[in-house]
Amino acid sequence: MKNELLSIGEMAKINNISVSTLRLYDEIGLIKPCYTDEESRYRYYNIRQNARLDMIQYMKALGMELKEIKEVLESGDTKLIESILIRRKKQVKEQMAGLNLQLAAISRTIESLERYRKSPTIGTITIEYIPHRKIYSLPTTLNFYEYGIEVYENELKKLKNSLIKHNLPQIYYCNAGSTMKKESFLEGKLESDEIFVLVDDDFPGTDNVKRIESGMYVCIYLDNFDDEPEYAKRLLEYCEENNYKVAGDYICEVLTEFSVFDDEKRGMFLRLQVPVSFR
Amino acid sequence: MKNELLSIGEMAKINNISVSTLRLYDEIGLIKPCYTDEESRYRYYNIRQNARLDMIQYMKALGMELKEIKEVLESGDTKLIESILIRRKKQVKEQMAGLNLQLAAISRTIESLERYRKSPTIGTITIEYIPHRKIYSLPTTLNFYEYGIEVYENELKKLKNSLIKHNLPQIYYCNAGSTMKKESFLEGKLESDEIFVLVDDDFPGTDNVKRIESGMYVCIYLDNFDDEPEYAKRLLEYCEENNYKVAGDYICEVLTEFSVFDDEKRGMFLRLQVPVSFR
DNA sequence: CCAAAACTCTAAAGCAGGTTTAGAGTTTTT
DNA sequence: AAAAACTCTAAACCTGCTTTAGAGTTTTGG
Repeated sequence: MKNELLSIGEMAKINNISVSTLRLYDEIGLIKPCYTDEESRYRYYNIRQNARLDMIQYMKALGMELKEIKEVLESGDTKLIESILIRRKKQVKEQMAGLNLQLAAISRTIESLERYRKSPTIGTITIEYIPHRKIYSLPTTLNFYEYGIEVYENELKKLKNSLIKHNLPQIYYCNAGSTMKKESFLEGKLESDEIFVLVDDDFPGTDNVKRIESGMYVCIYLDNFDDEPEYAKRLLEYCEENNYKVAGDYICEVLTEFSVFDDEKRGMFLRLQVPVSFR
Repeated sequence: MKNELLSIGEMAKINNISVSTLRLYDEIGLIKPCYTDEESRYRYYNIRQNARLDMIQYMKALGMELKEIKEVLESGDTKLIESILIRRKKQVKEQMAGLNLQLAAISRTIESLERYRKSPTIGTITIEYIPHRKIYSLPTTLNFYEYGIEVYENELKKLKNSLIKHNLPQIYYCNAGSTMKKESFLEGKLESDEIFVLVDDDFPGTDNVKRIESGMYVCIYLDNFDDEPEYAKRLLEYCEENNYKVAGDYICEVLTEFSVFDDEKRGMFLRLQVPVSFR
């Protein structure tokens, strides 16, 4: 262990860093070799420089930017490190919160795709128990059944922008749906009432968040937005034929959406549903 | 709400995206305007294209890369989305684990800096209770007290590489320290025994992980690695003068390290300590 | 001592996922 | 018709590196 100089390769190896990274750090002035041969331009390091490199790597591991690290090393101000770290701490926490949401969304999406694969044939009518749900909703300003897809898209945009404006995670913008008043449904009129997205149970409560109660629902499955009127009619007929008493508002729920096949149409898998009561 | 075309600016606004991003997406073929004026090269979008853009933004929110999104949109294969999402899920979990470690390390560092500011003057001797600690340690192969800082740096590197080789988070590489056998200390000889880093209580247990018991320690503070021999001697003298019985191995602990002022020397704040027993 | 192998040099380009800018042309508004 | 607002392309910039090309330097082995 002599007091000898280390070539850039040796320095890189003992510090688990790449040669090019060391060259980069030299260039930006983070850590300069203690000696550079003027002729060959070869860089030579001293083993004592490890201290500084360790510090750099540690700060990097804390998530600091190279620029910040440089600043800290140049100023030698521990207050500065502290303020950067406090900021960084907040950042990391936010990032973790975001990742948690992302994870949940990924899981939901995977489930949704699985559900799609196992889904009943189009037109199937079922009677199922649906657990309670929480939705973020907005009343529709125009009846999109009357005006067509452009208006529907417009209402969707409003919903999305409302989420964004309230600083709510946009990641919920998926699994949208719409509701229609029980009365409209029973009269066979199609009048949109609200448009919504499903949110987690622990979604922060605001004015627009409400709960849809659990219960038995009569449902019909379809895969095309355009078919909704026809299938809603069938759903109503089925309820009437079987004497099911409609107990609440009608819901059109998007179970899976994959606008992947077509450039312009929403490829969907939908479940129309009405809660029913058994006397 | 006519069936009219949207300029790129309008499209951007209603989708909370920037104009340049839309141009980028056009360029890489993610979403192309439904009509481009051949003369002016102006891009025009249809509101129905929102469906695709929503899908893109949703996939992006799930953390998918643009390349992956493009692939999925082009293949129209839901299986592909699923496999990407499953991979991504694992990735996110790893990322969160990393962020958790990072957060802990940031907090430790902030504490350490705070401690530095409140630290007693150099040479102060204290008798304090120190809670139990967990360390990842390696026996030293050479007595660095004898050979000097180059050997110390070398032992440190070995410790670091051992952490890396065992695939353990490098972020612990901070707050290093060394131990010396009680016997060496009592004889006034400086013989390094082990070199270590402090780890969390829930650090995965391996061969190199051990626990240092809690207890009363006699401590002396200093700020320079070179002064250790002298201060260790003072510590020993103090114990003898006051009839404290040394009850275990000597520890040299780095409380704060900030190699920020000097290019080559480790700027440190150290606490030398020996456990003592009161008959 | 010389050739080959191993290493190092600089400069520039590439990655992701955009953003920014410059300079020119086009629509829309007044 | 002029002014304001918008849009176009092409290229540069951002971070934190990595990769490549092509040339030069040290070390190793025989």
